[in-house]
Amino acid sequence: MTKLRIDLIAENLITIHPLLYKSISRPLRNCTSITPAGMFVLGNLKRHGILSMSDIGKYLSMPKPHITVIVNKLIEEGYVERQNDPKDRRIIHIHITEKGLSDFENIKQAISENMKSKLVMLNDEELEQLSTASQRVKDILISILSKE
Amino acid sequence: MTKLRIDLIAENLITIHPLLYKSISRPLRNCTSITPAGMFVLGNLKRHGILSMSDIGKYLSMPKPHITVIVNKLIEEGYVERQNDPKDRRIIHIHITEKGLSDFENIKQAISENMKSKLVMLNDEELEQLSTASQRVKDILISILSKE
DNA sequence: TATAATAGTTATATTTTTGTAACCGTTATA
DNA sequence: TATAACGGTTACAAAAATATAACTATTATA
Repeated sequence: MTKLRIDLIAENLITIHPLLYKSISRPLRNCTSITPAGMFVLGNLKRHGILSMSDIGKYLSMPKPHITVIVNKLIEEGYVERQNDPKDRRIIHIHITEKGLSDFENIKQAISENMKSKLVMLNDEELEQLSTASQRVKDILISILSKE
Repeated sequence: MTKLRIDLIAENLITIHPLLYKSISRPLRNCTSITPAGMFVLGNLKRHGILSMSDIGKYLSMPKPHITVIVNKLIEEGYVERQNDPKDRRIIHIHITEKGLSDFENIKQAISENMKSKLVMLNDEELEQLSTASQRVKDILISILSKE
């Protein structure tokens, strides 16, 4: 019973994934130079605040050398900054800049606009349902697979 | 009011997207040689049946040359096959093979197993909620942004 | 029938993503 | 204090995704 439910959840998420990829990651290229991976980093910085390089690697499940590349590019463009930890000088804290925050919001807004053209097909009840259901999926997914 | 609701939906989906990427696309590499894009193609073939190259391009929002590359690789590995259209010989229909279907199911099962280790943290009520909510998100997203 | 439009492929180049090994500096520990 | 462990970077290689132009074959249309 529980197994069936878990399979259904996996099935649903596997179906949702390419639809989001198509309507979020893909349109990104047309409105910003930030790569999808860069957006993921900014999103985590916004949600969690300052993060070390290793933390970012855990949140994204990516090896550290890749994180260095992504963060370097974000720094080049002024979206994040490095901060040394005075207590443990091995650790480097990454924090999002004002520009990073505002550009991130603008890009989300652009994606939202893009999505609006599809969402207008829905009536008020469906909109309400999608709003509630996506909120629930988001909250639960964050709670179980956010870190590591 | 409606605008606020649409913004909330976009915000939720943008947050969900990297979580799915991390728990679906990334673990794929460890259990199969099929690329994420290949999985997207197989998923659409399973849902919609036989599709032309152009149809696949629309469902994935990818340019046709890229589709050729993806499909060629799927053919090499025996997951899909080409079929000529006798009525319009420009059109090539792609259909999924038995092997494609069964491997696709196995991979979904593997992802489901992988996810199970996270989902066990949820109690029955949360599991029920996630199941219902993800179903609703899936159905509505398919209805509005499946094609083109 | 000449021309335009469609479906798909080939070729090419660039960017992004992925992965691994080796390395440096710092901190912890035996 | 010598050694191991940790946090991060550099360097390198390879696969995947992206984009565009040019091309073939076929069908539609004027």
